[in-house]
Amino acid sequence: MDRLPKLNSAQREAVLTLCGPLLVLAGAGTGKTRVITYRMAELIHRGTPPQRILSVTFTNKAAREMQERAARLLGGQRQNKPFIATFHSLCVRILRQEITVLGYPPNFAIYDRGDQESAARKVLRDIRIGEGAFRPGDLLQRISRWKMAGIGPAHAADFSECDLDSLAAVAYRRYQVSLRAAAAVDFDDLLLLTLQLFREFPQVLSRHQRRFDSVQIDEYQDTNAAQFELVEALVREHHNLCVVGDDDQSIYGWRGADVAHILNFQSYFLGTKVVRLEDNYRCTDKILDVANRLIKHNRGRHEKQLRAHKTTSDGVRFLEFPDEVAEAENVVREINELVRKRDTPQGDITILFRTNEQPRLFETELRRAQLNYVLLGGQSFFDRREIRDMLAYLKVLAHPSDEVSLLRIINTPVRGIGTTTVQKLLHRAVKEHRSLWAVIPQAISEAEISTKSAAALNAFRELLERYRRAFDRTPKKMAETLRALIAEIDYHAEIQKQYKEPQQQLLHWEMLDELVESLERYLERSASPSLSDYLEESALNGREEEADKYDQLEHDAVRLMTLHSAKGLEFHRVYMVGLEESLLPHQRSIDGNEAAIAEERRLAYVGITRAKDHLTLTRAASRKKWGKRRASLPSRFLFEMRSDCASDDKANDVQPD
DNA sequence: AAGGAGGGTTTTTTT
DNA sequence: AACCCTCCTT
Repeated sequence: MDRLPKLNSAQREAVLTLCGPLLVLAGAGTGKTRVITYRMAELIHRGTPPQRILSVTFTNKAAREMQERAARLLGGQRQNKPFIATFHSLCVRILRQEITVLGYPPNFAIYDRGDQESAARKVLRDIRIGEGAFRPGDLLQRISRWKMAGIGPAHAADFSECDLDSLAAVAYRRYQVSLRAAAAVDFDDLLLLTLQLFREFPQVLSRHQRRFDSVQIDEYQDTNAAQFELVEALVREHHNLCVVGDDDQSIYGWRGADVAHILNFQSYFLGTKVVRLEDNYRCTDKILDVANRLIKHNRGRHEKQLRAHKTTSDGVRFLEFPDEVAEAENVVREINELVRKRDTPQGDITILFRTNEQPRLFETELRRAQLNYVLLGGQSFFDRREIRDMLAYLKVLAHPSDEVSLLRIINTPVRGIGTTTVQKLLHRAVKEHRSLWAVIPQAISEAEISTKSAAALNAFRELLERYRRAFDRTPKKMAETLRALIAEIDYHAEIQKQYKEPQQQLLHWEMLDELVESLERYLERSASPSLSDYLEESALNGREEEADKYDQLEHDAVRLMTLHSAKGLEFHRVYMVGLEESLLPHQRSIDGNEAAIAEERRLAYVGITRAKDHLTLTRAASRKKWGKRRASLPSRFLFEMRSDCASDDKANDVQPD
């Protein structure tokens, strides 16, 4: 019996190369996920215990999908499943087990982006860097770049190239100190601290090296230095490493991803076998033509010959509208006709865009046309003020030392604990080297604080302790407890105060309901639920709460998402909107170097190759930004993908102003 | 301590 | 246009 019925010869070769380093250069739509799942099945078939196989994916969603595929292929209920995880969830697992040697408690909190920003703000205030020199975002970006390069706070100064870098290096150290004091870890720390463990504690490393016989990495083109070092450490003893990726789809350079890792894989791992997947089963020939013509304008790539297996007479369309409103109106009008008159399922249609500011108009139009839609990514559910507030309550309950969250809620809703009181508490906390939370009782008893404030503080402390006990004692009833907490602090009134329009109030009130529902869903799927486990999950999953929503709609909804979040997905009908200079390529990249433009080009390439059957590219001749209307030029990529590419070199020199 | 007015800034992309 | 911070008044 043929165990690999659905595979072509290249895929087969990749699946059957089970020992030593393997590089699979897989173009868009060539079935790389299938290769990885079949490979796991083959490994198991040849006797590798499933739990000794590690597959790393880029997103939690991809991990879940792969788990499902693997389960299907391996015949449903297996006791030991292969370990399929993202880098971040893999690192969390390792850290929970090992982190005490680094001086953190095993139940460390994980700071999400909002928390990071608050922490960065505080550090900047403490350092009192000149006004305007740094914004929290700038600082975090620098810190993140160091962390992704595997550089710890102690060495950052050595890698500083300008005065701002040196300042950032100082801030980095303080930032790390404050995280540690809060027993918290940020997203990048998950990788960096694991790396530190592996570097400094050989016995820890070898413990984890012995766990896996075979390691596979998906989307390898988006690996950063820290991730590379982690992988290299894990497979050092056996080099049974299979990486799958496409250098033309590397779109995370700004996050430290380095295409060099996939380009130099063969020289790093000697004896690497290379397999190319060049049969594209996803896109029509017309779509693939456009994509190929565009990407040819990039230099220094693994040249590939993607072969289309689907032909059509339906060409790629290029549309132009006077402004962004007309763009949205027309695209949605067309979608409406497709859905109502030609029975196109709404779930077949996807609108892709570069920035998160773009979808608003499309949302308005879709609502007006009474079409279902799901906005994936964008302003995340978890970024909304009311959600952040309530999550901060949960975080303080789960991790009392979490200062960022405590500061957020100590006077929200207002309860008479003003800035003066908070300042006194902070001062004492610093002086006594203790956490803000721990310092409250003494501050009250030593009469440092006015009677009125002291009473408010006491009530606040009593409230939290009471709920902490409730969450601890009956974890199964966490959703009800949360509901009670929301009622007791009267967050309803807070929303009424915050938003004037009754409709807005309703909307935000519903958001809170959704939070409770998300907690309920967690309770359903978790065997031994706990508050901190829920918080960890929502930090790691982040925006994917929205994906859940999409599943609930049973796929019958138009999807809106950024080009970045479309990576790895495919859709029947794609509208790629806003193909204009300063949007795609984005202004920030135009101001940057050639490499930045090349990455934008790859981003456009990713967008185009998401489309299976129909692709429409649109642009607006003018666009409003910050309240001002400005003319916008067609994206240079439009010219590139439509040119016949007679002279590649010339095309590379084109620099429209 | 709270709330409101006014002013300045902001939007790249995300695990 | 949305958000945040700061300052001012109560």
